Amino acid sequence: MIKSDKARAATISMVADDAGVSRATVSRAFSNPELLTKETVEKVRASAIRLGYVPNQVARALSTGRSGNIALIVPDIGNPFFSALMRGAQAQAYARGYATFLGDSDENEALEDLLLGKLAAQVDGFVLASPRLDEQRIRAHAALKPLVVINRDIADISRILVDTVGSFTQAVKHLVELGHTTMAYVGGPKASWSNQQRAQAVTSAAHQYGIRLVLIDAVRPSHEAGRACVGSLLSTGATAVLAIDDLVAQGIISGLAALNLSVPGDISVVGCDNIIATTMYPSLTTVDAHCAETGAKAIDLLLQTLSQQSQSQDRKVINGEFIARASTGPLAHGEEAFTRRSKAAEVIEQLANSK
Amino acid sequence: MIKSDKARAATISMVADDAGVSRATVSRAFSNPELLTKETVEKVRASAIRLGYVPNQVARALSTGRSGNIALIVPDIGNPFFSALMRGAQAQAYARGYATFLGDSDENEALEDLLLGKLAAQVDGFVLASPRLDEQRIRAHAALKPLVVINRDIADISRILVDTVGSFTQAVKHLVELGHTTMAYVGGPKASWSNQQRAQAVTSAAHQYGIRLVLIDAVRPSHEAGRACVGSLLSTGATAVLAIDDLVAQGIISGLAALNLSVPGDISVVGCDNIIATTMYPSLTTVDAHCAETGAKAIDLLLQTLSQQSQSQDRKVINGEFIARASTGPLAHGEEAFTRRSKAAEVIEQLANSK
DNA sequence: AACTGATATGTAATCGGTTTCATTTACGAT
DNA sequence: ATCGTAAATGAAACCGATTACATATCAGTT
Repeated sequence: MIKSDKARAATISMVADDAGVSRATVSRAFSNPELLTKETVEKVRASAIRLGYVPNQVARALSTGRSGNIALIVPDIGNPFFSALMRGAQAQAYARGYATFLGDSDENEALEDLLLGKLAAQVDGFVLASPRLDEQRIRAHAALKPLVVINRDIADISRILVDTVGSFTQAVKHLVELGHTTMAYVGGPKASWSNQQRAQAVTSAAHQYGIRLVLIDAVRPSHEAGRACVGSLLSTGATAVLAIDDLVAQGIISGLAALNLSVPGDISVVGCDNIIATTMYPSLTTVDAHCAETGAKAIDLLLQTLSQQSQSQDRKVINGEFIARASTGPLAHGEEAFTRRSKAAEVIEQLANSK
Repeated sequence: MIKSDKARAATISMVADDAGVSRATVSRAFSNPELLTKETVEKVRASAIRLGYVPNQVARALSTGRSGNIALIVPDIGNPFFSALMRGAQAQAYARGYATFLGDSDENEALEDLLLGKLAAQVDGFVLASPRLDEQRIRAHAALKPLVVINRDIADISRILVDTVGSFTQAVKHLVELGHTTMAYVGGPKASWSNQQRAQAVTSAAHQYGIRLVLIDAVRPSHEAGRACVGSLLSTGATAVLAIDDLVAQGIISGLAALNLSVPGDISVVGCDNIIATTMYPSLTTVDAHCAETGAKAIDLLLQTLSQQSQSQDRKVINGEFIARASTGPLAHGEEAFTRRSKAAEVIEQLANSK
């Protein structure tokens, strides 16, 4: 057995010797203190502190079959929606005594599958955020380890869903009331449940209000993707756009700014998640997805599943919340605005022709 | 010992019995097959497959002291600098066969210490990003487990530093050339090495160019903190401000916008990290800190330390890169600008008095 | 035929905890 | 005084691997 030249960490035996008790007593002082007298617990704790003893999770895991770890798998750490979610989840897991493995699937289905497999042995359960993986594979993993899915509605699997149907419907209504009659929805990954849900909500709301709607795809939900789709967006003639998330919305706004178009004067923009919305200028009309809360709730749900022997499956819904801010408004009229728009249209056309 | 209702996994003993060999032989068939005859390995492998045996990582870790895991500890997952760094680190760790624990210390020194202690047994090493912990404690942890520090210059500890001295000096020069003679530096956490380094760079550059400099503290590097310090910032009379990072810079810009002040017309702003800089309007003059690369390099350094028995300590420096964009420029003159500024000054004064 | 060294495998200790079961002690009831 | 019972603690088995050491086998030397 090769041991490094590092000083060895204090073990339960060292504490037992120091405190003059058996290893069993030390163990109980930490995991079942109510079995011991206050004095003994105190004595053991004091020795532990003196020696810098921390119970070894690996040994504990081997002995109990519980690792005290959970894994959190997200499609993109860099996306602030997921950072916020991770933050909420990690904090909650820590508060409940669990450590968190982090997996970034990079929006990649196969990588997601691999991560799930690799980590399975070391964790008590998984939280799988906005999985791109197909249902069958998710079911297979869920059969081996408790697993909670975020933003994917799979029967028989514990899941937590941020419902944005109502909020997106409300957003469309808001835009209609501002006088918009042609809108666009800029979507994200096909496999994203949230995307499907939002696209559908917008579509049926558009139908309901009798307005024209165009669907556009941004593939990956990012600032760049949002920026990149401004051309096709403008060519639709839409005066208002709903984006799958705040990042895409921000990209769209910056793409518009580059064409010297103003928000909301020339075009209104709605985002989703409320994660960078207040830091933007103009502040973004969006849907609050309660990201951190969602992360924390997912952990709660997972730990609840863990503590019960029976594997109940649960379906929790968190409702999004529409928040109107400064990025939506009535179309600006007047000569100045008109000039601005025709200039932008010209540029777009040139770009389209040069391809 | 409570076992879940999930199927129990096959163990080494079951395989040994099935194959008619000892447990040691089974172990060797997986970790040192060259010690056995081809026939034995074949026989054991066949039994393993028949029983669905996979070596238990936890037991292996306890026995060998190697877990195949590393931990990444950051002060704030929500800060995009750290998300970017995590993304780089996690990807690199995965590529080298390691799984990653994530710890968020929430800018809290004690929590950082706890996380380090709690995870120590489960990981082969740590990457500690921008630690707020005091040197002595960091040394104590490093004595137990290989540890690489990011952005903290501690002798005898492997570290990777993003050097921004040159870039901040260059930034000051850039501002001087634009005609600014009074500047402010808005700093972050006291314990942050990057903050100290940047403050010092700016201070000495200011000296060198003979301009007036005021230091302001934002405590936590966040959009809100940046926004909150706009009042004290303006009362200094500075016409250019360098922020500890992009978030604070963004907060400052949005605080200025709220006072109807324009960037760079009324005040120039420089950030650091280049993480949200291109998504902002105006695009932010900043220092590229090569975040993802820094994360990946930290992992490389850690794994290199792990593979060598001798614990060499290394000090790697990544140079920041000054990038001038649209948030810096000469002071706008003319009546309009003058009115704007005096109005803002009035508001500030009112706020100060009402306190 | 005895010896040597290499090769293949088994035995058992070990990693650092948890937990079952046994033992000791104290105390109130009979 | 004796018994029963509960509370506090210890002894030792156990979790599932790895590995130092011991042993057995076999080919090649002398």
